[in-house]
Amino acid sequence: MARTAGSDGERTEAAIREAALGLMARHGYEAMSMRQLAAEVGVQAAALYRYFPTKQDLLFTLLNEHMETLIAAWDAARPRDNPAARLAAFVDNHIRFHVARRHSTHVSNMELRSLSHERLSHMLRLRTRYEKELRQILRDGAEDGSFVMEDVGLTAMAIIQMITGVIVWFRPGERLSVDGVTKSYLAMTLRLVGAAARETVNVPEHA
Amino acid sequence: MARTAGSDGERTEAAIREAALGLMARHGYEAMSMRQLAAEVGVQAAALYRYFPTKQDLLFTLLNEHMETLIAAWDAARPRDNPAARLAAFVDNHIRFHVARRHSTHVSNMELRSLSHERLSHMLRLRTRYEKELRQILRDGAEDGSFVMEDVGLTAMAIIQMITGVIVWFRPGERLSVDGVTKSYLAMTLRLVGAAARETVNVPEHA
DNA sequence: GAATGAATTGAACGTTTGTTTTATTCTCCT
DNA sequence: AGGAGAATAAAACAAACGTTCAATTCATTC
Repeated sequence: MARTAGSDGERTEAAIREAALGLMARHGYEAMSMRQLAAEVGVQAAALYRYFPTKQDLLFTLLNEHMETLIAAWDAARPRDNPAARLAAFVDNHIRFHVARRHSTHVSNMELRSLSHERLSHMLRLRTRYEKELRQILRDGAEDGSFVMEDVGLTAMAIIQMITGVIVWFRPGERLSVDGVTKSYLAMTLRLVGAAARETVNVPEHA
Repeated sequence: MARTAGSDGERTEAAIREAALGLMARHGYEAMSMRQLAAEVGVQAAALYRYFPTKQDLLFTLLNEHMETLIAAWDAARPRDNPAARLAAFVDNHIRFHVARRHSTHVSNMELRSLSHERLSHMLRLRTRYEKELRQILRDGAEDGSFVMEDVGLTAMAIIQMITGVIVWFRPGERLSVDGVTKSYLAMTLRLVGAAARETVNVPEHA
């Protein structure tokens, strides 16, 4: 046998991507075999190579797409406003984006090491570009006095680790809603940089 | 050939553990082959099976030891004090422990999924027991009014993600020292739960 | 110095791996 | 209706995998 009835390239490729994300998120890139992936898609292993020349190309495609989409989402959401509002927008965008893409987030956080050197550098460049956005917000806030912090780079890493970590434990539809979690993380982030305390505690001083 | 000159069981086992942690931290458990590990130790692959019956047993031994040691370290360091002091001790212990054990921390954070169901449950039980310590501190602080937070469980996860994330980017001996990083994270944690703000901002009110 | 047990080698086992090749069938366009 | 190209199957490849086994050498004790 060969081509099956109703087969379609676009649909197959989309199915491969989604199945790959699921399997990699669950078992890891190395633990996922091409045959296993093919079986999940409902296709023979050889068929995968019509869409992705190698297993690592498949991984790279998924990782790259995740990061490009994240940056694009932030570009679209980025407000021109004071540091506190921009920080709030950053946290909100970050959490909602990642919660909506648990699988690719998981893969992006765990499987970078399986890339070749060049591709790893490429991904790290994207990541750095994204992190720079947060650092700039923090720097602006530190300069105009709306934030309190010890070190901009360190604070940026702490915040990113904290808000990315949401997807490790959060399961939508359980005790907490996405909105509730986002709201709480936002409040924690603002307190973390000494912004919420200002508003909550100091406001009475102006009264 | 067979037994080599100067060979010693204890020394070999220790070398296997250390090499395995390094390789797993760098390339991942699945990507590390027993032959690669053996080569790193300077021994034939078959020799590994004198010390660990299977590859997964080796992984479990390392993960379990890491977690048991972490809990023991906290048991030894845990103070009887007010919530803020206990939280400070928790953060301090956590960061120093993990920075001193980058490799096993990395492996513990990434390779749980390669364990069998029973062993995974065992590790999760240990982790839960450890996390409960933090939750109790937070709960006490929330009750006596020294902390401000939206949700104890959520805050506990956020803090743990944040302070564990140190090892992702921190390299001792570069720009920042362990002491400096620990101090900064401590300050951020206290602000995060609204404890530092109290001291810094409200103290003047009592004057 | 012979005997005993601990430590290790070297070779082999059967699977599974990522990938390639070739042939076959479907779909679509004219 | 028929030809072209897209989509897949089936089988095969060498390499690498985790693991086992028997043989062999070192260290130690008597």
